Amino acid sequence: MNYWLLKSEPGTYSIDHLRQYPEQRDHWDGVRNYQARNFIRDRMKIGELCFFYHSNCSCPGIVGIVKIVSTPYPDFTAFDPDDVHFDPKSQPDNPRWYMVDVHFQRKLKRTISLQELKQYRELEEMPLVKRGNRLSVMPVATHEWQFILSLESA
DNA sequence: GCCAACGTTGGC
DNA sequence: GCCAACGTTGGC
Repeated sequence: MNYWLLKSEPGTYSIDHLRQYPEQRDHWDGVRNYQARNFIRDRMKIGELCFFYHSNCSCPGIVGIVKIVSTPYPDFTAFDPDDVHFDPKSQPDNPRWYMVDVHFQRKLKRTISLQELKQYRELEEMPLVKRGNRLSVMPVATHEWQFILSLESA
């Protein structure tokens, strides 16, 4: 059982956007990085939990939890010339990019900011807190997951 | 809005 | 296969 962290820019797609979808469920499209793609395509499983992280905003940090509710499948937005995530190199018979469906679980009682996450030695191995990190999908170790949840009520 | 850090592209 | 140029990410 893996845990994950998913980044999204709240100006484009926040956790409240997901929450407003029918059944509070949506596909996680637009990942266009190979390392992130490999995590999705090769390792994500139905039922696994992910932190929802807001990036590139006034207070970057973890804001909630979502659950993976589909197996990985080709990201169809790559096939659509009118989509911002269109990639002509991805073809339906040989897809380059993958996604999963996620289901809103809950928001955290408070945003656990990047600034705070950087303070703890328990989390210093997370790619998220390392300098220059740009990975938008990353695994979270079980002890990191539990530690971060323990901060929620602190 | 700035800009450092990073991943990708493509000429050679 | 190298690496400079380029575009993007994302904190600040």
